[in-house]
Amino acid sequence: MVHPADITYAADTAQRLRDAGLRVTAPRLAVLHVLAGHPHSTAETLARLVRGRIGRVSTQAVYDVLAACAGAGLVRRIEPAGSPARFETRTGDNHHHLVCRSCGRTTDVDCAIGARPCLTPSDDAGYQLDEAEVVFWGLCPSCQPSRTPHHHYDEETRQ
Amino acid sequence: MVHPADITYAADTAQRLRDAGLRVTAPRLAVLHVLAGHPHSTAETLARLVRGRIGRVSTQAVYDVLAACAGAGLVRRIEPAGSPARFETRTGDNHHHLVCRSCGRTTDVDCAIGARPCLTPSDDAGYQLDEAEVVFWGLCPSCQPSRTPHHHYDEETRQ
DNA sequence: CGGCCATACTTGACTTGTTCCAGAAAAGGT
DNA sequence: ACCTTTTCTGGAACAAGTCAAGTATGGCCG
Repeated sequence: MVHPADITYAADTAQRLRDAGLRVTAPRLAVLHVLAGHPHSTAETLARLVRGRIGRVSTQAVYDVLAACAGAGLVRRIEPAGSPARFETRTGDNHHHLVCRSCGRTTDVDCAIGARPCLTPSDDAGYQLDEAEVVFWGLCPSCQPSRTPHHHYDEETRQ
Repeated sequence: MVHPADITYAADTAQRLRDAGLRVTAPRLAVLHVLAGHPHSTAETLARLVRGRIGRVSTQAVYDVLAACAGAGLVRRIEPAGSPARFETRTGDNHHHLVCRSCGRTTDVDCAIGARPCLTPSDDAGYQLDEAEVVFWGLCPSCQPSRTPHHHYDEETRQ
């Protein structure tokens, strides 16, 4: 059941881990792999998916992997209010998120103004800023009352 | 120890509670009062401050009060990543926050562009949006390495 | 190729922040 | 004053995440 593309992907991922100064281990490869296919997943969901791939992995290991990769800039951690932390592999492009108040579905959206312009509030109050996090709250197509759903929504990946 | 201004404030607060269709109770008045003086406080901090004012109040009551007032639009709940929920009485003006990565200090900042313009992402993906939440992450003046602190920072109120 | 050591993973207990529940108390309309 | 509805109390429960101690593993070095 190993697709050739998976091998390429794995080699690529391994290299990115090494470049980041991290050891290449089965849990790390697996977490990064499933995360690429299921962005905005929670640690718990990732743990379950990873176990489906490589068998027994402790929840703690998943947290450790995510923390290590987040520290190295390989994954980004987002924490929308009212939801456990979610993770994604898309980093460094300062993109933002649409979050559904009703079902929690999370969708990427490119930065409205372009390249890191959001980094300029009206008054920085002396803060040394490094990131602007933007979350647009609302109702996703499937959760709007008087509208028929247009997109399929996967409860698992919340996409 | 009751200052005349407090009575005025209390009467005003009571009226705002009634206008919102909520009953006027001592815990509610007290929570709203201390919250006005300590924005960005956590539920736990508020509970302690409220007890200092009116004596024994259960933690649960504080959560209930905050939930009721948040539902009525009297308080706003913010939940920065890595921190317990924080509350503020400034609502309805779509302002944003500067949050210090090091100490968690939170500072209000007016919406950069004006009146609710942030509500327009580059692509809304079919979402029906009602709020844009913006958090600027960085280091507050006191936490910047090669700088002397300019503002006093109260760990309690995080202001 | 084989051993060594820093790093990563496992296990299990523990914290923290928050919610649920059932019953007692109190607010406010009639 | 009374009654209904809402709120408050206290305690238990819960989910997400952290901590700590011991075991296993990756990758370098001889």
